[in-house]
Amino acid sequence: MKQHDINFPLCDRCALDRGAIFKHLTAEEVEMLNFQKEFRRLKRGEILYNEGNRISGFYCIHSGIIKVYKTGFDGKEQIIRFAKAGEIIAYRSVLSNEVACTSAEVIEDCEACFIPSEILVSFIKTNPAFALELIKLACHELGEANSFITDIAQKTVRERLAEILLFLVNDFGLDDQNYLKISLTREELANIVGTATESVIRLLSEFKADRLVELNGRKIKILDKKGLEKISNVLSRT
Amino acid sequence: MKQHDINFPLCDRCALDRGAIFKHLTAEEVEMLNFQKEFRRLKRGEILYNEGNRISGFYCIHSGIIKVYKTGFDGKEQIIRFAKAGEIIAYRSVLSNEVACTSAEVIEDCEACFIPSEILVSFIKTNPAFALELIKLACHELGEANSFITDIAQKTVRERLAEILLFLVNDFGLDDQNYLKISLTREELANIVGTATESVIRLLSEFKADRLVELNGRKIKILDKKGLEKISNVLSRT
DNA sequence: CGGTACGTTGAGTCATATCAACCATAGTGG
DNA sequence: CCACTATGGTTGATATGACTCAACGTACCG
Repeated sequence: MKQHDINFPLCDRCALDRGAIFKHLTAEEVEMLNFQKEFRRLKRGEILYNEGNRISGFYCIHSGIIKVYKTGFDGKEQIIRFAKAGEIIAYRSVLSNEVACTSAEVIEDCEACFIPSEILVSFIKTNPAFALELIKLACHELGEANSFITDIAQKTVRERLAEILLFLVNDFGLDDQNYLKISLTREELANIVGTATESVIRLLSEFKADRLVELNGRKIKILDKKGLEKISNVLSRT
Repeated sequence: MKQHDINFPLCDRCALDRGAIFKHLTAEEVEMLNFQKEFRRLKRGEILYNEGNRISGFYCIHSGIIKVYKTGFDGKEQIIRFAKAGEIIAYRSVLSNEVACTSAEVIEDCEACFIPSEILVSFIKTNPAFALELIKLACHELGEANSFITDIAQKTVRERLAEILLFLVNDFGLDDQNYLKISLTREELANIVGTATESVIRLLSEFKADRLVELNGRKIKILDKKGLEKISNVLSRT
């Protein structure tokens, strides 16, 4: 319906550029995707869906960043993952046929395509290569979740913070001045690491004192990746 | 090759009895499974596979219990999940085409069938309903992992222990005297909860003092499920 | 009967959470 | 234009949950 909008992204370009899960779709299927999807622009702070929602489709991110999180008992959020260009969110609920177990919020202005669930399911049924790709995706994420569980259960907050910084470097990269490209509030950092905001602040200052990072408001400059790696592992047991 | 063994379980019975992921296979496919699988009996303590292994197939559990765990830096194990009759393990690595991110050890004598990866992949390619079922499985587990992450990150050890006890009740059930059917060492309990063995011991005694459980060596009798539920949630913040 | 694995308890320590106060910034509305 | 408010960041003081270390008990096993 929205496919005659101002320059909205075409799925075939997306699929080719990004090597995403859609890479195994036939030209015909991509065309179908193009036709049925709905393109959306979303601003920081907008909610894509909320925990408990029954979801009628999933999102493929074209640009921007989404945070996917769960809300714990006392309302504290736990960030589960981020999604950026080329990634899809909400597919879990769609495929497991359960209500959403997370919420998703835009943290960097975002362009995304909403794709109705039926398409996903129909592709799985007609295109085994695509199905396999989806399974791989889910299984890969499952592996990452397992690692995360082990880390949170066993590592100290200090170790985890260092690890998360490295993860963010890896996932979002650094600009030409070695600043982390993704910008998060201290609270958000705390909600990934699974700790209190104050603890993140204190540890970041320590990292700064140790010349591992430099801090300019929300921007974090990575000075010593090796040092952070050392902290994030066992080796840190000073 | 082993299909002429002493009464090894036939897949068609398994699939029907348990309503497991194989329920959508055709009779022909089940026959193929029967023919290609390898039946194994395993004793407590035996290892099915180790973290880092490249795996050539997965296991379908016919009886007994397996613990699936990751080993953290200092060698401490983190139990990720259990697998019991009707469940499959190691499918994650097979499907994501990555090395095993966990190890698996028998904790209750076990009968299991080893099924070569190619079969799994070929079924996915030829049987979309099966593929969908697998995706559902992975996505469901992913949802559980997300909850677990949030719990470990936000709840106290006390809350988590209560929660795990309830989880075990739910997953393995109670005998006629309200004893948990699964029997774990204190260390194993600690390795699920993500804490030290001593902490589990202390908290269990507290639970006992509070008349929530009764302890007879490794056997745990559940006296007050409601009470445990209360502790495991927010509400516990006395 | 010594050995090994598991369970228990106590004491001391430390990392991290909590609580509280304060500052900086930016947006809002009158 | 300025007071007002909200949001995020920072720091300090204090409390405490949970870990570590160590000793000891118990039970089963060869």
